[in-house]
Amino acid sequence: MKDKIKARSVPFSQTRSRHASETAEDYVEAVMELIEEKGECRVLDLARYFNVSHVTVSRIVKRLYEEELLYTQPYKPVELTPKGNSLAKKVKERHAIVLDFLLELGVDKANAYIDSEGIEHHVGPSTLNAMKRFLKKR
Amino acid sequence: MKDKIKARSVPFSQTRSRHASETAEDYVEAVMELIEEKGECRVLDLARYFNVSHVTVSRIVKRLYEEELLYTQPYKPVELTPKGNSLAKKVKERHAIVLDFLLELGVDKANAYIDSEGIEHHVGPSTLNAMKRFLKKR
DNA sequence: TGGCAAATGTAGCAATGGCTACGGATAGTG
DNA sequence: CACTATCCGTAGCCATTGCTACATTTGCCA
Repeated sequence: MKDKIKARSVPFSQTRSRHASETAEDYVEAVMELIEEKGECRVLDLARYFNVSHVTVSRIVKRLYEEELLYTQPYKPVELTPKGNSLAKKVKERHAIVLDFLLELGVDKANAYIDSEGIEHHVGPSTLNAMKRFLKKR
Repeated sequence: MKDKIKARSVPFSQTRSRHASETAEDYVEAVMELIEEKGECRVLDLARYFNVSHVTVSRIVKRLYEEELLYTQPYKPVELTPKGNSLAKKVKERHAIVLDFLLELGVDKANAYIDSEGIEHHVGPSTLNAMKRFLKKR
């Protein structure tokens, strides 16, 4: 007979598409921040932001354009569509909460910044609420 | 003049290699768990565990074999090398701490399980220590 | 032992995200 | 207006992680 393998409750939901979503979140968040900081967001701004080549950015921007998260035209700045704007707001909020949470937990600034970048994508609504409750109690 | 773009403190450290490391961590952890649960770990066990095809597992196992994390022979079970064993222990410990932490924070079991899977890879030593301190205070 | 079912492996395709090299567009400046 | 520097796009390469389809190996049972 063969033992059933404890299948994951849910996770490991196709690594590739999960990563693609994370990229989308990172990009809309970056676009929003860059526009706030300097008025517009160019491909090269994103390349410097993420420390990748402009080619990589260009391809990803094209994909997110097709997903209607970003709007852009050749040689023009990158902008957020309404859909992208709403996602960006959500992501920025979540990111800020995770960062505050780590700081309040006692993590030093440098590490809190770094870890919050990675962690934010994996914080579901339930965990996010728990973090909010924790922050309120202080 | 042109504004300097606030380059990320460090993160976004080449997404591809980062993802490859996460995969390695997930796999050695899974191999250790499967061996504990049923005595041996086959390719198909991993495929069921991660909900992917056996082909995907087979290729990744080959890569991790080359990285000396796993040991295997054609049509034989997958085992951990000493290097893989030590990584697996580290990952399992970290995973357990993150899970306990989320539960203690008030996240329900189902979501704590799911989120801990994603979060664990992004918890640096500093954040891990903060979580340990939090757990001790309870 | 023969044969079949299950487990693995291999071939080959797609999507994503890295890269370099090269060429075209834009914009600022003399 | 023309030039040049910067910005951006395209071509084409690699690695990783998905997949289906097909081939091979193993192991068990009649």
